[in-house]
Amino acid sequence: MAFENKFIQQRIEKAQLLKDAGFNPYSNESKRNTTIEKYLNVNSDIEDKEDKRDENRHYCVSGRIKLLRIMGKASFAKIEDESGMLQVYIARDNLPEDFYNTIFKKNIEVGDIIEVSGYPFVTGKGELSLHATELKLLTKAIAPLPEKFHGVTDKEIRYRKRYLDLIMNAEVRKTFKTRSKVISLTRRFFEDKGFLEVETPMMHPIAGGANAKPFVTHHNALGIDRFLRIAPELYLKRLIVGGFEAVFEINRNFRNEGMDATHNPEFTSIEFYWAYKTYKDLIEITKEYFQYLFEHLNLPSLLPYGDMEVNFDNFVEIPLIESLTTIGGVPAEVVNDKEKIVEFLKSKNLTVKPGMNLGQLQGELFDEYVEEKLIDPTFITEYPVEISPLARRSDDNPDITERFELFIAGREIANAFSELNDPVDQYERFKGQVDAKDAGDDEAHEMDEDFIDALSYGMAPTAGQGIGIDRLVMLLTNEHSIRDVLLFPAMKPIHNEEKITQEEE
RNA sequence: GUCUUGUUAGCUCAGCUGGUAGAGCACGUCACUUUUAAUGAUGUGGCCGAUGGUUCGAAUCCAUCACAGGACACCA
Repeated sequence: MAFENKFIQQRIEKAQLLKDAGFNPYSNESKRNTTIEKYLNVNSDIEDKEDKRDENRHYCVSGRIKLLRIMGKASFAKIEDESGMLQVYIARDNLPEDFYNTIFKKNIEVGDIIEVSGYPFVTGKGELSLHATELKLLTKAIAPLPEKFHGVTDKEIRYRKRYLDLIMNAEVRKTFKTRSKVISLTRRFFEDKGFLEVETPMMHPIAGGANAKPFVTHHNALGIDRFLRIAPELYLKRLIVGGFEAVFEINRNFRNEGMDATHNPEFTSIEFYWAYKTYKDLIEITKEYFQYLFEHLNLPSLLPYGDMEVNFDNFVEIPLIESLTTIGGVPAEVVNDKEKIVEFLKSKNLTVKPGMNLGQLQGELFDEYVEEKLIDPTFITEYPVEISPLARRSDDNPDITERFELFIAGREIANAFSELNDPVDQYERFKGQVDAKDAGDDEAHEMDEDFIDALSYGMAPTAGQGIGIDRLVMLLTNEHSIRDVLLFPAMKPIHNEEKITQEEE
């Protein structure tokens, strides 16, 4: 039953008392004429005045009451709007007869949203405040706020009731503002470079463009299943075929896989595709992109992340095979020999799936021995062709691709390559994926004949890249769980025992 | 998916090897016209996550379930 909590009952009664006294507890007649931040800025000169006040100035601010100190015939309240926090001084004798005692003291409390008019002054303790001459309730909060000092720290409550988390924790609001800025800066960066923002389908007939298990939904009108997209790649490349030369999309992908500190079933990425460029150009634009972000977010190039320090003046570039020996410490005679890698991994008590090819085994070695050691931004290049089904082969060595992944603070941030535009090679690689799928790899690609068809018309030489926005934001805000950079992270529904019993009866 | 830790008042947390609940904040009442987590006095508030079991007796021990955190696996 809703509203059964005794505190809520008590506050509903207060709202009723206000109505009875002729005060609308949910008034929408707001006269606010400034924000708290502006108020504090504009009136910062008050403390230099002789009597530390200016009764000729008049402002009206609104906000939620976060703290309330009632001291007999006068009170202090801290109210907060999106821009900041302001102390308000409310004295009985400055308000209409009886309003202070019967309305304010009895029926207005922490959590309520009020509007206060008055003039600026500085208190004896030196805090610029607002001296109230008028006070009005805008919204009665019938649920009490969490404890004023500790706030709400329970992660389950914070994620399920993000609004409460946002009310109580200013640093959480800051993180999400930074997230918003990152997305907006990203958009501006690519637009300024002449990229065209596009939207491609979220529901795909074939889930392609990545190795992942898709969510399935059903389209009744057509009587067919649809897959929520796992990546926009194949559609964006169709647009390059169509003649757009630089496109990007910032949007959600969906993967039906496990959840943990770095994985949410829906996550945001930017993918961009750039005709007549190669992965080498992508390395350059990536460096430029980070520089742009750091400049506009005012971040230090020596960025702290947990107990690490990431040096963004030190971008490193190293081929994957080389990284296995120089960074991973894997013996040189092992890294290019399938049997020796299997032997090596087994000797380290690591499980090796049967039937893995050389490229996959090298990928295993990389994940096991190199990835977590890549703290400063590192472009790992020259990926084996077996684990890069959509990337162009190197002209010098058909076993490797013109690809890189960017790692920062031990985590993959971006994946990029010169795109495979040979339709026959792409067809063969899809077939290889289909064989892998038939052999039990349920994350292997499916054959996408329509995409082959598109490539058949000719896709200009193109380079494309994907950047995980959530992980990027984690890095830039020093957050260590993806849930802390998602406003509403995926949560299991709360099991309602009562409801279930009723349904069973 | 596996392992592990947790779940006690609206919130933050105590509660020892079993004897049916405590604090602070919040809330109610009273006092207080410059406070800073205001203060002082006083009071209300709980099916101890759910269901079973062991026991004379369970917040406490055991089992199952639910949800969450962390780690691992898979992946981005």
